Amino acid sequence: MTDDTTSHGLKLFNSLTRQLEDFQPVHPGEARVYSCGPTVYNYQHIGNMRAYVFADTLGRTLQYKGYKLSHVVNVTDVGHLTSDADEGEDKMEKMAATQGKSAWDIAAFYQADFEQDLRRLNIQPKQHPKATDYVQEMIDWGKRVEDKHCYELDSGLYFDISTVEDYGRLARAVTEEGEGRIQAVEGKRNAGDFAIWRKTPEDETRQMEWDSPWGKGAPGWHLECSVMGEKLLGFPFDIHTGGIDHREIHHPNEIAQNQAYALSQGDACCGGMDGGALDDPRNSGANIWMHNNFLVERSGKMSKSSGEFLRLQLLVDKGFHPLAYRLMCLQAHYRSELEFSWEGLEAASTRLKRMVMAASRLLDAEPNPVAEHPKFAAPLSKFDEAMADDLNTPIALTALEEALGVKKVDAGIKRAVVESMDQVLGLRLFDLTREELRIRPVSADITEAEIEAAIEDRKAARAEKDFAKSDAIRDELITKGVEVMDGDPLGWDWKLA
RNA sequence: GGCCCGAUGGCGGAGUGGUGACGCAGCGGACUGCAAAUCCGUGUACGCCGGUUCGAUUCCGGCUCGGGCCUCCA
Repeated sequence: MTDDTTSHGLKLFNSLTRQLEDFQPVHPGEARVYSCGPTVYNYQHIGNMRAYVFADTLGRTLQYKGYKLSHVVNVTDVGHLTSDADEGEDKMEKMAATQGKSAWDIAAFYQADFEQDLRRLNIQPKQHPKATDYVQEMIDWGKRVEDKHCYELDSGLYFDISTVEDYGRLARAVTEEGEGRIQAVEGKRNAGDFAIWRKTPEDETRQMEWDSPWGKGAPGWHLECSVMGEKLLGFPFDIHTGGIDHREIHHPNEIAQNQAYALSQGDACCGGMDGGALDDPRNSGANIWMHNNFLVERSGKMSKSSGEFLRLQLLVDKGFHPLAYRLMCLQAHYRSELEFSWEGLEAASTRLKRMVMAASRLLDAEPNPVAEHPKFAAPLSKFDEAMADDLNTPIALTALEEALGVKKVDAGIKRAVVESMDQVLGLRLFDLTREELRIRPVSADITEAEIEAAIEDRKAARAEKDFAKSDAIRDELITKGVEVMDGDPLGWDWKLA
C-alpha cells in the first residue's frame, strides 16, 4: 500500500453543488453513509442492483482510504405509493392483495430475496433498518415539525415546501406548476407539497396502519429516510446515495424535512443554521449527496411497471455468475448510463474469468503486503488515483489488470497488491472457482458428471492416438454447449460454449 | 410544454486542447494430432455546421438524433 504522502485524497461528486468535493469526514476517522434502499413489494431488477453495487463500491473505497464505515441501506416496507405523491395505493398493500398474502409476508419475502442478491453480488453486509420499525420515530418527527412546516387536510398531514429555504436545489428545477402534471390534491398549498402522514380513509381498512395525532394511517414515503438516517447516523452524516431518479423528488423532499427538523433543533443539531439554507450542506442532513445513473437497455429504462424485468436470478439461470454483472457495472462510471445487453454481459463474464485465471496462478503464494516493489508503483498509483477521482472504477480495473500482468516478480507481493485492489472492487478474484464461474444454464441438457465422464473417455482415446474417437466425443460435447480445453494451463478442462 | 443529460471504433466504455485508455469480438503468430484454452502482437472511432485557437474529439454557439425527470421507479 502506498503511504500517506503518495495516496490521493478522495474526491466525490456532490449532486447538491454539482461539483467534485474533497471528502472531509464529519467525525474524524469515520465515514457514515446512508443509501436509499428498495421498496420490498416485488423482486429487484438488475438496474436496482446497480445502485447497491455503486453504494458498496463507495463504502469499500472509504474503508480503503482508512475510514471506519457505518453504512445504512434502508428497507421500505410501508408507505410507498403506486401513483403520485399523495394518492393511490400503498405498494405493499397492493401486492399483498394481488398475491392473497399479508403485507407483512410480502415484505419479508422480498426483503429476503433482496438480501440474497446482495450476497451474490458480494455486497458487504450493512445495516438494513425497516421503515415499519421506525413508525413511532416518524410520528415524533412529524410532531416536531408540524407547527411551523405542516398543515392538515382530510387526507393527511402535509409538508409546506415554501417553509424551507432553497427547496428543490438538488433537482435544479422549479417544481411549481409545470404543465400541471402533478395531480392536485384538494387544499394543497403548493403543487410540490407532500404527505408526512396519510390518514386511512373512513371507508377503508389497511393491513399496515398506526395511530397518530393526525388519525389512524401510515407515514409518508419520504419521512422514513429522514428518520432512519438521523436515528442511525446522526445529522449531519457524510454521504447520502441513491438512484438518479431520487434527485428530483424524493431527496429534495427528504432534504426539506431535514431542514425543518434541523431548525426545530436549533444550533445543537447540524451546526449550520442561518435559516436552514442549503449553502451550508449540513442543513440538508448530509454533507454529500451522490446519485448513480441508470442501467438502460435499447427499449429504454428498466421498468417494473412494464411487467417483465431482468432479475439477477435470470442471469444466473442463463449461466452467468452474478459477479460478471458486478464487473459489468464497474466497467462504467457510476454517473454514466450503462447499456445492458447479453453481449455486454458475456464480455464482462469473459473478462472476469481471465482475471480469476490470472489470480489463481498466485494462490500458492503467501501474500506479502509489506514488501514494496517498483514494478507495482505505477499500477498502485493509478488505481489509487482512479478511485480517488470520484470512483473511476473503469480505470481502476485497468490498473488491477496491469498489476496482474506484471512479469517476473515475487508472487507474494503481486498477490498482496491484487488483493488490496480486489478488496475495493469486490470481485472475489482469489476465491471464485471455476466451478462457480461455469454455472450451468438451467436449459442445459447435460450434467457435470456426464461431461467429466466424456472427457475421461476422450483422454483415453487421445492417449491411444484414436483421434477419430476423441474428435467425435469433442463434437458431441459441442452440440451440448460444452467446449473442451486440452492444454489449459490451469487444467480447467472444459467451459461452456 | 418545463427542466436536465448524452452523442467516441463491430459492441461496451474511459479520457483529453497537440502521439484517441481499456474490455469483449475480429485478425496474425506461438502452442496443439487438429481445435479450444492460454500467451504474444495487431487494424478500425471522437453525430453535423460554424466560432475561438498555432492546433479541438476535448472550449463556445447552432442543428440533428437519442435519453431522463416533471406520475411509481435504483
